[in-house]
Amino acid sequence: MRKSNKEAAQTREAIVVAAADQIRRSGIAEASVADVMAAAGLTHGGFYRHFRNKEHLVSEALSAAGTKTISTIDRKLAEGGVNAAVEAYLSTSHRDSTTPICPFAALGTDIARAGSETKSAAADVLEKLFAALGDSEAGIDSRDDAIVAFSTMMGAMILARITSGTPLSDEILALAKDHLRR
Amino acid sequence: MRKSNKEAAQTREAIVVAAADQIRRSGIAEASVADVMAAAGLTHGGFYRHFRNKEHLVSEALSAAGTKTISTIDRKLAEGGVNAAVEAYLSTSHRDSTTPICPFAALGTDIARAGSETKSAAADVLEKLFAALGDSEAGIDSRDDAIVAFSTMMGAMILARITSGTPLSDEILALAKDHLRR
DNA sequence: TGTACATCAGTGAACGCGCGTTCACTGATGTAC
DNA sequence: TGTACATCAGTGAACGCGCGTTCACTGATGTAC
Repeated sequence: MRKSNKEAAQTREAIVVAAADQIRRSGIAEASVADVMAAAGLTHGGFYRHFRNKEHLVSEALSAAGTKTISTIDRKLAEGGVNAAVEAYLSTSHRDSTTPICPFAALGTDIARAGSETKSAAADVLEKLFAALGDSEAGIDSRDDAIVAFSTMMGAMILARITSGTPLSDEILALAKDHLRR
Repeated sequence: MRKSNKEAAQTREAIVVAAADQIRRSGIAEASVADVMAAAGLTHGGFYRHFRNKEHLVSEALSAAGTKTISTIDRKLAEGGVNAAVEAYLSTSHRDSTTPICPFAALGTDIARAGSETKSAAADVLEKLFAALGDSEAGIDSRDDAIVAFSTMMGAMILARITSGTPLSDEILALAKDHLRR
């Protein structure tokens, strides 16, 4: 039963969103094609009507998640400047959440080992993220400072997630926040 | 053909070393028990004479890799202070290497999703690493500063590995080095 | 606008493969006397 | 110290399972006239 072009486009979008959720929750290797398709309300067989292979989907899901993260950062910067963006990123709710999380804090080392398509998509997102965070109007003074600040934020969030449930975890977040506060 | 207790202990040690290499190279999920055993010169069947299950091995391999990383940091601190340790950690050779790499830069987000045994081993290593790096004699002034500095170092290394092969990668390393230099 | 046919989104069974783990077996090592 | 027996390190086949991917099939949608 063929679907209309519009419906097919919506299906494709739903698969990307489901994949962005699953990989951030479980990791790239652990998120199976069948699981993602089921989460999108489909069976796995139709997957290859939309994507060449799993990596094709992963790279699109990463771009989608990254774009959402950037727009969240943009919004926080506009609302409350650098401090608000840092507070939100290094919050315990960001640490304890499974899904609408920064894809680099969720998947950083997975991406570093992934295929070139995935790494290339991640590099594009990072360039945009650094530009957004380094926007001198509401953000950090320069792109250079933004790169270092994001390294600290992402690094601290990964360490906080590793130590989650111990006092050290909260300590890491608090120290990184203090360090980045203006 | 039973082996002597001494030989068995050496075998166990060899499995841990092989696992530490494989997981840092390929990731936790991607390093199979059979691959690790083959790398140690054994067949996979004997694995369970030494370890309860794969996670038991992973947590030991992580401790071993972490301990080695800490002793490297200690050596660099003694030789050339904080700058030498930072230079070594954020070097392109550390980024481009596959094996004797910091396990947190190689596996950070894998560990954050791993089982409690693995996370607990990682937390122990982190506490020791912060103590070593924050040693006020040769190291960073305080444990608190060491925690933030290590977040930046590890974060920058992960981002440099994601963008490896692009100009951005070298840029990230250089900026983080500048930021941390005394 | 209506018709005839080609396209293709989605289904569900099937594929080959590698995974973690188990097990019967071996024979050298460890141990109790 | 020597002997008899229990232990167990390591082997290699086998297990059930889930993976990414392929494929024949369906029928509604798209398109050429």
